[in-house]
Amino acid sequence: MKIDIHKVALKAGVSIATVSRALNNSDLVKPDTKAKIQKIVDELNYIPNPIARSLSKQSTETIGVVLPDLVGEFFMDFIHSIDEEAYKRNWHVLISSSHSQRNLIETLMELMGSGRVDGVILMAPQIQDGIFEIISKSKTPVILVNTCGDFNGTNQIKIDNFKGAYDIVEHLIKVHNYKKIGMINGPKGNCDAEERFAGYLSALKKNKINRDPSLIVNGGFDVDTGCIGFTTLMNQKIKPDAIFAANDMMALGAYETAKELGIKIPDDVAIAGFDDIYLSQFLTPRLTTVHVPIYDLGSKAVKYLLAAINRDKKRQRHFEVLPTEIVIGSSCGCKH
Amino acid sequence: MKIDIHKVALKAGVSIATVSRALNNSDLVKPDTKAKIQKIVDELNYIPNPIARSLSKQSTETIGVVLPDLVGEFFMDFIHSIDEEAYKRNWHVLISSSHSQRNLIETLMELMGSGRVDGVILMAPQIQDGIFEIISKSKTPVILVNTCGDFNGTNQIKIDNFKGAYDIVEHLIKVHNYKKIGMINGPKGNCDAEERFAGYLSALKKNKINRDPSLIVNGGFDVDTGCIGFTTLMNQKIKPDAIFAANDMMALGAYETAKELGIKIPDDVAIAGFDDIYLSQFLTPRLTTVHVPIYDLGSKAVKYLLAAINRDKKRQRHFEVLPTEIVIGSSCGCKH
DNA sequence: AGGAAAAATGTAAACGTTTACATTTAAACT
DNA sequence: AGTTTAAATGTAAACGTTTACATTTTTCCT
Repeated sequence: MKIDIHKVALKAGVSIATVSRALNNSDLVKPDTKAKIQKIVDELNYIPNPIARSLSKQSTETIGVVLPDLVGEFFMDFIHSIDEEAYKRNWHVLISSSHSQRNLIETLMELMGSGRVDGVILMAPQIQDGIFEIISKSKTPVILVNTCGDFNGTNQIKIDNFKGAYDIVEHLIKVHNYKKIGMINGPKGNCDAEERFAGYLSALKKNKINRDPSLIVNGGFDVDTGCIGFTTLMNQKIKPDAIFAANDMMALGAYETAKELGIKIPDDVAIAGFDDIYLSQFLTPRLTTVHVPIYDLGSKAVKYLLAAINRDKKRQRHFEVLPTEIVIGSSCGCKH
Repeated sequence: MKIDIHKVALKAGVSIATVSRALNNSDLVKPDTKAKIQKIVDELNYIPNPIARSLSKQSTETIGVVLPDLVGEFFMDFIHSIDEEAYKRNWHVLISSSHSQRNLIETLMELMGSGRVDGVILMAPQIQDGIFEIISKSKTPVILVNTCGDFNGTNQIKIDNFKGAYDIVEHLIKVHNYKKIGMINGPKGNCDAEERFAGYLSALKKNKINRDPSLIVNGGFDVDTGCIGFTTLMNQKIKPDAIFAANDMMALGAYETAKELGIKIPDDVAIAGFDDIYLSQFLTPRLTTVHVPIYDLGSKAVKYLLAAINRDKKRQRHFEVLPTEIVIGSSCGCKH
């Protein structure tokens, strides 16, 4: 038999209001009665129905997480950190990866309009036009993670793609004296990709190296396009002496292809990546890359989102860029 | 202004019951009115409140996923497949990784007792005493993923650890003629680990190789214990000619250590793993391992769970063991 | 046309809480 | 003791749906 608050009230000889108050730790209820009620609650093994509670309180204590269609350990860490942070506060996490671009908007709207969650963490490096409008119209607080640009008024948290790319390219230039630095770019329209590319260009400029269009190829952030990009670059008349891949997956593709073609890293060509995915430390030679504080990203996203949910009116906006840090391996030519 | 079913009803000139029925596609409502209502709904951008709906229908259309404290891409694929399968049916996914063993029970109970979800997928390779009791007492359907043993009456789905381990060890024996096959075991009490170990022993026995306790060391399914295990094994008077690591992470540890110690794989010692994690295909030499159909595991778990939720009474139990398959790399001594 | 049967709609009671407001009980004054 | 005030409890109305049951409207007979 399902037990509800009425049963508890009956057995405790009080009204349901008192039971409710006791369980919500209101100081309106006398310690004695509180104890008495608690005893009955334990006895009956009563758990208040969160759905009813949500309906009544108009809040679910749940945050929604919308992820892009990509998969990878990267996201697992992200989710894990979100979950952990939420758990500390007794909140719940509803996840939904969007299974396509079209779907992202739908997913988002459904989630925000519905009252199923009190706030949303939206990871969308490839933001679409409609999205910003949806967000700014909605009552539901949202925090944008790794989105390009500065959407006035919305909470955002992202990583410093520009600086990471700049630093690693400058490392290639200053420490190793490479002059012909190729780049395998990320997908068009992807914000992380664009910022990393900008960092690359800026480092070249600052160090008075002319940008050579033939040294820049497009990729899609996956292994395959890394292979293709690498092949393209190495088949040109002017071969690069170093290649910066916009993420580790593509760097991985470069490794694979290099192995096939008998090209030695870093002797024939140096390689650098971005993300510092778990795998990269196990490559031979260890990949030089840029570390991304993914764990921080998740836990801060939760903190800021909850803050936004609680503040409600006092709209104090959060905008933060988390620092990235280069990780020196041997793929750039450094020893050990 | 928040719009609810009453507003829609008012504007459409019908009662809320009719609106509700129209939206639930009941055939009790005349096509004309259905259309009229739909128009108003679109106009007002009305989204029925799922919380209220859940309360009324006593069902949330949400499944809970409880994961162990581990992280890794392995789980990301699992979650992704669950999410995808759920999404197809317009269901939602609430995840919570338990952050400790103690916590697993709490998490589970909270989730099951609360009505926040209609069913739970519990991934628990290291099942505790209390859990089975909780599950069998509860009304909420549960499907156990990768749990040891056969808990009578509960839905279970798992992978064929035994066969996978047996096959790969037999490969080492029959194809490569190794006689001294060491094993780096998984954590004590972990079901996957135990079954893999059993597969190892069985393969030895079947092929008339005596079990040598000095060739068996314990590990914890992580890289570090893989390193330690490998070192231990290779420092004995009788060195193994092949090592079966109970998962790829530990195999990875073995690779790392081998590199440090200048031991050549597979020439000095062959290595085999289990799981076929993404990373393993990029190791040099490519790791010989056992592929686990993680994607299937997730989507079938959802299917069976939903079936259980819908059937409700007609308790027809699901118990399935998904086949595993060995993946031949070069780490066992095979060419290419 | 008149009545029965079928189809469509409406009314109101769930679902299980929280909480504003009303009421009772206890404490603290004179 | 009799007021006034504060503390504790109770009553009932939300929260936004669904759905059993009651009622109205339409369709189909003869």
